[in-house]
Amino acid sequence: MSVITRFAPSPTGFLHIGGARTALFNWLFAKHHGGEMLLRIEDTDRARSTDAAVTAIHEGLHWLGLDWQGDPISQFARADRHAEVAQQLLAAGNAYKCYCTPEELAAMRETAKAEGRSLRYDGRWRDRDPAEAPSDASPVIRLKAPQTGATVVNDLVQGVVTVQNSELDDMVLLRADGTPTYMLAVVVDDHDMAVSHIIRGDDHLTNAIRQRQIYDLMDWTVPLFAHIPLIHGADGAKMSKRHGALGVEAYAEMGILPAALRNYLLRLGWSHGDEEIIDTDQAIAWFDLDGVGKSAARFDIPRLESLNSHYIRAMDEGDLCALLAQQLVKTEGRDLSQAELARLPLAVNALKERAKTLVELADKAGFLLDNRPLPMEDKAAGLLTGDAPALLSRAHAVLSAVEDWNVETLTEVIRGLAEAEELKLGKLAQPLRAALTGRNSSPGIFDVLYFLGQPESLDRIGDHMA
RNA sequence: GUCCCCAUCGUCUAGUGGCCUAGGACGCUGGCCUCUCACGCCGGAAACAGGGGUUCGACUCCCCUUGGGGACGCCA
Repeated sequence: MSVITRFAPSPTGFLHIGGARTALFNWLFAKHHGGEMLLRIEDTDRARSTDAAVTAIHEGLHWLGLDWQGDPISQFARADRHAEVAQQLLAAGNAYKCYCTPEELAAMRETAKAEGRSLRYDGRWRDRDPAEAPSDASPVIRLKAPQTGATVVNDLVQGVVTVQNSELDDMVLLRADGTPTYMLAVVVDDHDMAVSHIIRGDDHLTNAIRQRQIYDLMDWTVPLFAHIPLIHGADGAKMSKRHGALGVEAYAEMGILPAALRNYLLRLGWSHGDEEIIDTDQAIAWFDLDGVGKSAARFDIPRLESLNSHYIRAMDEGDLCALLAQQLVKTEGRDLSQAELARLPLAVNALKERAKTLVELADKAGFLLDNRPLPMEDKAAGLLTGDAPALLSRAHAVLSAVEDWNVETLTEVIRGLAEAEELKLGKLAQPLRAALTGRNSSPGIFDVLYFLGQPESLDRIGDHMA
């Protein structure tokens, strides 16, 4: 059997982190089995669906590096087909018309709640004579679900889940206005799209039971279900758009790399022994449903950042430079000069050891920009007091004499000066660092001199000489 | 409230009856390295929710309790 999975978000907002993981699992599973992932937009709720959200979902998936087969399918566009299936069910006696008003239904729930029963429809139109139908109201169509026995789903993650049919009511298939409900639409679409594996959040687990009833009554092959545990927020509650979930673009904004987010999301709820760093090719090779855990996971930013710093360090130098330049342009709000751009490749390797995110990387690269007089952090200013200015004058003198501006020479010269002054290197390096970067921490001081070049270095030192 | 699902360090997890005096990772923390900050290296604290069974033997199987989550819409 060929593997076909689908990612089916509703376009009511950005691609949030939970959806991103669901998409990733679907994508990985399909790739692993040589199958394909389809994209279906569940836009049957016309009031809440927006084109902007559809675009955001596409962009989110692209950013994450996930693709899908063919054109995205609009669920709304298939409404006629859904209605057709409902009519088929009706004709076969497996569905019926229900004329209950919303008020009636609400009252039903109230009494059910008061009596401590589950909140379901009592099936009052199930066997009622159609002749009793009010002429002025249009009915909804409900599934004539089995009332005895039990419905079972053998979930690939959660195992066998059984619910007594007496616990389930006759769900609405077609609304009074003739549009399909989600329950009907998913089943029809998944069937028509030949989806073999439905991988989704386990908030759908109980839905799967009800959906199975439709498959059975239509005599359709039931796809395999895999309900993956939800991602919870730091407080342990379900993450949703209304509750703490951020869109993937928020992580892009924080300077998270797609590769890092993929790795992080993968390890949230899935494992392969003690493996932690798993790149995408490896993930495709290893991913399967038996590695998926059953319990919910909490979202943990420090962990994501740790992975991110790994991927930043592992990244191709040129690519990282491009990202750094891009980030700097964003934070500075201006284009970079040729001189500034030229310093980036020199410094990027030293900088990336110190950054957990692209934002941090750009921040730590700030001293490479031409912005004299340098903004001075308090701690750096403290390093420029006392005899520091005098020391900087002597450093300026020896550095002016340097003819071959490279790390090796600079090391010799600066160490030589420290020795001549009978100072520990730190006593000289710290004032230099402050003058050169405006900060009390930076890459190695010989590197910093080298990155900046002779003229700029001398100018910066000059700004703080006695 | 009813139904369904879940339960190992703070967090993500390994563990599928003896290999567990429970392993790894993030975070926290002591130290080394050192021109600062990182990186790196060495070390530390930190968990099987509780109670019953089953078994020669339970983190692993069963039951109950507790805790957490989810679903109960003419939303998806």
